[in-house]
Amino acid sequence: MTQRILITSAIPYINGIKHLGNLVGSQLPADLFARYKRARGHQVLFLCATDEHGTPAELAAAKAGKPVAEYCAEMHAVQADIAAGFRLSFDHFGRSSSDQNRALTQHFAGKLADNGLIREVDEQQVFSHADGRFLPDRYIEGTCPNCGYDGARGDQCENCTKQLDPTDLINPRSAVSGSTDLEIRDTRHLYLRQSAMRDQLNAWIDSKTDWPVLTTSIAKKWLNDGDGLQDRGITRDLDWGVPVRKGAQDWPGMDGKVFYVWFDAPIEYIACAQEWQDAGKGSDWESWWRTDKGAGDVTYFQFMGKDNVPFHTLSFPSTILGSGEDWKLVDYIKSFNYLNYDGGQFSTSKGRGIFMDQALEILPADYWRWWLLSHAPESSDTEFTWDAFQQDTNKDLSDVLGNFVSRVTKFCRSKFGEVVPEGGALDPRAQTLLADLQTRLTAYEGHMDRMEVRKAAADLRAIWVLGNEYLQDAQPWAVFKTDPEAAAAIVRLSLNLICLYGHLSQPFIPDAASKMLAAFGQTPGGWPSDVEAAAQTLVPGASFTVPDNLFSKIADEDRDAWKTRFAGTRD
RNA sequence: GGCGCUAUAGCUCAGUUGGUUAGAGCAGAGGAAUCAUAAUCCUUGUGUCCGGGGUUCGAGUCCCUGUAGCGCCA
Repeated sequence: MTQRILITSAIPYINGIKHLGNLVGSQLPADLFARYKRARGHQVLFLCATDEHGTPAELAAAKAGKPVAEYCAEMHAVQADIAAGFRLSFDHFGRSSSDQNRALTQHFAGKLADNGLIREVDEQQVFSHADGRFLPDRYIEGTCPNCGYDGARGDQCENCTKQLDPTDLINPRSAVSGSTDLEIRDTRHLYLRQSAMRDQLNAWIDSKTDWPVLTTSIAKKWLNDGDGLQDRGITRDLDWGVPVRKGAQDWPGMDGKVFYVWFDAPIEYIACAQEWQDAGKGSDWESWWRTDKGAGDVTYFQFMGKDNVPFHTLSFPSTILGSGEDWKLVDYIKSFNYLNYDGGQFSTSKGRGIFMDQALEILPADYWRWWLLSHAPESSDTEFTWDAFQQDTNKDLSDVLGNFVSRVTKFCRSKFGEVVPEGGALDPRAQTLLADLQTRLTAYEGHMDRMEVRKAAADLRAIWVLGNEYLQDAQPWAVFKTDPEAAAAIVRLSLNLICLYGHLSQPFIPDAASKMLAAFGQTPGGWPSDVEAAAQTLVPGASFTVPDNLFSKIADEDRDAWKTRFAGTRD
């Protein structure tokens, strides 16, 4: 039965290129799932976008000497290119700065206000005359009153880890300009009354008994710890963002303010569907998002790193539930732990680790996709090391899969030509193989359906191994000397396996899968649920092309060079 | 300081609602084969399941406690 499946990946922030830890925690597994579900014949809408608003974007733009809108447009194009390079199959890659998101964010704010879930709060913020703007806490620096450290930030001293208020700092200065010409000003902000949503959220989370512990435990913690879920400010004194409006109307007292990035970013998940339609890629976007307009049969999956769980289990649902409208809530949240890099953390700010553009410079996407997914940090943090990466990809991709394709096609060429050989019949050994494949395939499908990424990868690898075992056992090279017809049947089955593998491997390694299938004039798309039928699809006598080796091995010299190159920080 | 997660073979990890001799991949050792990217296949594990208590006929699996790593919050 065809399902309608909505998939979103956590949206990456605009100010730079993401590292492999970000990739494996959201976009990559989301893509794996989307590809699998499409191949199974389901109707999938897979959305992602760049998260573009907020102070870090403004500062990054200023550093680059560009207007922020221009900077974001450029960086969006860069991230879109890299995503394409990794073969991330978004149906649309949107932008949180889109017109659609602006209107929708304002709409939600209006509804929340109508329902009494917004309150106005007068507070004090630091204003910098030299910068001409209010400064977020962490952009104010000064001397820590506690330990005397000179580089303490307004939110915390990173030397003694004490939590601070900007007003605690001695000799405070702007981290942007260094100016000490600061002033504390009164300013009014909007708060979302999440505390009023607590019971509703609790009941909703409690109903999600199939969610991973990582997801629910984080949510319950925020809901019930201490005084329970706190109200959160949803506006800021900035220029770059969605202007504060109550639906289509002005919001008195909120002139010159914008919504805070965490409020408008998740709404982009919805707006992105609108962008998808407006870009001419589809129609009836509301049928994916409005349960009163056809989305009742949609199942919605979100993928994200564990740091994003609070926003997706509490903040965004508060917005949706609080609106009182029939928007789709998420059905399943798949969250991931962190990928560490060679004994420490990947770090965007410190430039530590491997970034997405660099990864593609040194190796094709399939290598990264395979290794990252087969080591996805599902149950705990995982460590990337160059030795493991080299060893695992060489073994799995080159030796097990690549060499299988190579040995079969080249043996066939030398004995029968580049033609699917005719004659002969399947022997009992082949029947055993097909039964084993069917068993493994069922396991593979089960793990993919449940988004058990590592286990699915292990199943797929085991399916590849079965081909080598069969060949080793059947020995067509020996059989050929006495019974060429029997050898032909063995080879024909093996060639069919290559196509079977192509279809099954496509979610993990789309490029190699395409090459495997292209050698036989096929394209990815189907799903060979019935192994026995799939093993006989090639027409005897049809010609094929021996493909180039699918994967070349990573040499020790390359590994060592990369180890050195990526040891320090990014230039 | 509070809470949570993790701790299983040299390495990376599985171990479902407690139930027979604790498993897989890699690495290591031995062997087979030679179609293939010196690629494959087979055989091979004397593991205080982090320590210490406890519940039970029976615990890697539940409870208490201690230690270590990580994270969130304060």
